[in-house]
Formats: sequence, C-alpha cells, structure tokens
Amino acid sequence: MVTHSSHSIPDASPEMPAEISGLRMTRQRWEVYRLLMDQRDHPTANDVFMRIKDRLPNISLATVYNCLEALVQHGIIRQVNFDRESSRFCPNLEEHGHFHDKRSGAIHDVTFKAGVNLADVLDLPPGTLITDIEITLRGELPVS
Amino acid sequence: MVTHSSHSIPDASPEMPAEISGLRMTRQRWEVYRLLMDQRDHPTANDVFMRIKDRLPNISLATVYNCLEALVQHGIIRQVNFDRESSRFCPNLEEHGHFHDKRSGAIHDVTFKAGVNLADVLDLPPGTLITDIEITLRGELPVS
DNA sequence: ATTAAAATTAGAATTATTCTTGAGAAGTCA
DNA sequence: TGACTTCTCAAGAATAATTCTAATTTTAAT
Repeated sequence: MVTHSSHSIPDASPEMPAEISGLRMTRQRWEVYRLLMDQRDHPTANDVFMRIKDRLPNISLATVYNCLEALVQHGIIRQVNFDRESSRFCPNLEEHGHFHDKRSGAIHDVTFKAGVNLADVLDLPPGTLITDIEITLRGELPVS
Repeated sequence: MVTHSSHSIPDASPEMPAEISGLRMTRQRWEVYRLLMDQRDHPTANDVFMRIKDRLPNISLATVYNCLEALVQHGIIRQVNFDRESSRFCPNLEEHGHFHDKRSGAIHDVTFKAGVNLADVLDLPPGTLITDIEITLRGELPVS
C-alpha cells in the first residue's frame, strides 16, 4: 500500500528547486520565499510568520528570521528598513526605492526614471565603490 | 558673600538662546545640540551620552534620548538610520544622503550634483507629496 | 513667593532580533 | 548501506536599543 505524507505539513509545491543562487533550498526557505513572491506587500518577519502558518503550522519565528536572513545574504530578497520600525522584506531585485504612503500605510516600490543612474547624480569622489543603496521616502500619494 | 554656581555642572555657554525653532532651550538640550554641531561625525545617542559627561556629569541617557527626540521633532537636527544599527544624529539640514565607508567606518554626508532634484529623477505618480527622503549608501571610498 | 506646567532622572519595561542548545534531517564517502 | 559529518530547525533564553513610568526638580508666569 502506498503511504501518505504527514498530515501536519502539506507537501512543498513540486517545483521546489534544490537551490537558488547557491543557497540550498529547504521546505521552510522555499515557503518563505514563495510567500514573498506571491504577496509583494513588504511584510515584516512577524507578518511572514503569521501568514505562513497555513502551510507550515510548526514553523518557529526564529526559523522565519533564519530563512529571511539566508535569503537576504544570498541576494535572493532584499531587507527594507523604515526608520526604526521592524524590517520588511521585498523580492524585487531591480534597483528601486520605497515610498511609504502615510494615508494608506502601504509601501510601494519606486523606480528611477528611464536613463537615470543614481551614482551619476550624487556628488561622490571619483573612484568611490558603491555596494549598496537604500532610498526611502515618506509622503502621501495623490487622492486618486 | 557672593556664592559660586554648582561645582558639578559648569555654566552653559553664555550665548544659549531661549529657544530654537520654537523648542524651548534647556541646559541639556543646548549641550546636546552644541555637541552635534561641534562634532559632526554622526554619533549615536550613547556616543552623545558618553561625550557630554564632561559638561553635564549628571545627565541621564533617557534625557539624551529626550533631547535628541525634541531636536529632531522640531527639525533642528536629523536622525539617520543605517539598517538596524543604532540611530545616528546629524545637524546638517541641507538635503543630503549618507555614505558609510566600510573601510574606515566613518559616515559622510553626500550631496546631489548641482541642479539635481531627487523628486525629478524618481518615477512617482504626479501629485505625490513627499515629506521626507532618506538616502543611505554603503561602499568604499577610494584608497588615496 | 506660589503655583502650574514642563523637563529631568533612574530604573523598569518593551520589543525586535539574535543566540544557544539539542534533536533531527540531509549530504558524503567508503 | 552504514557511519560520520554538517546543516537546519525549533523553543525558549538572552540581548540591546529605545521607550515608558513615576517621582523630583526646574522653569515660567502670576
């Protein structure tokens, strides 16, 4: 007779790759990553923890933090900080900034206009090596 | 007989104004503000606390936080965050970003090239109201 | 001088995050 | 396959920056 997999933890989607960008995929890392890809609203670690319980009822918050850190360190997702609030996470790897709309509380990705390179508009000594840029804005989007 | 002022707390510099930008000046706020103006190396609250003890031996860390917060909220200084590190404070009110040099650990102010307006190079819906911009960079300044 | 409001202090509390430890799973190689 | 090493996960403890609380002191105004 063919056995079933565990009751408590549904199977990973069949297409889970063995690794991404050199990071070995595990069930937990994969679900965290998929959640970020599917719900691109810049959740916090705790948001991820709460949302992921459907699929991984036994995951711990520490594991969510570990997964997010591993994904960030391998350049698979980005960590976004607004002031001293909880970090948020973003699967958009294009160069972009973040706009926090005071009205709705939502965070939106913001790109540069075509042809603009941030390093070109900043006054830095020639030869400066930039490894990371973070741009965050606050304000209000137009009413509609 | 003429009495002396306290041994433990030297007088404030005589030129302390009654207020700045609507914020009533107190001895503590004034010394915190002067320290930031004199040592523009983006200290943390704890840095300020340690450095200010010469002049205010009895100040508490909570007061340093209170003073910094009051100064920030009145737009007299700016609060600067790098990832999840301790907040740093900066008396430069010009529009500028911050460059963290990995080699030296120092933080440098970075301005835009002449004529550049950040809002113009970003792709935001027309009518968007921007109240605050934060730009932080990491990298290495050239060796020489 | 009296009083009311605001600021300061010390220490407790909070909270996001990291660390520790032990157990289990997965990869490796004979 | 079995033995061995390494990695990952989970639970809860620990940490560190910051904020809060309550009591006292200072300031400003009458």
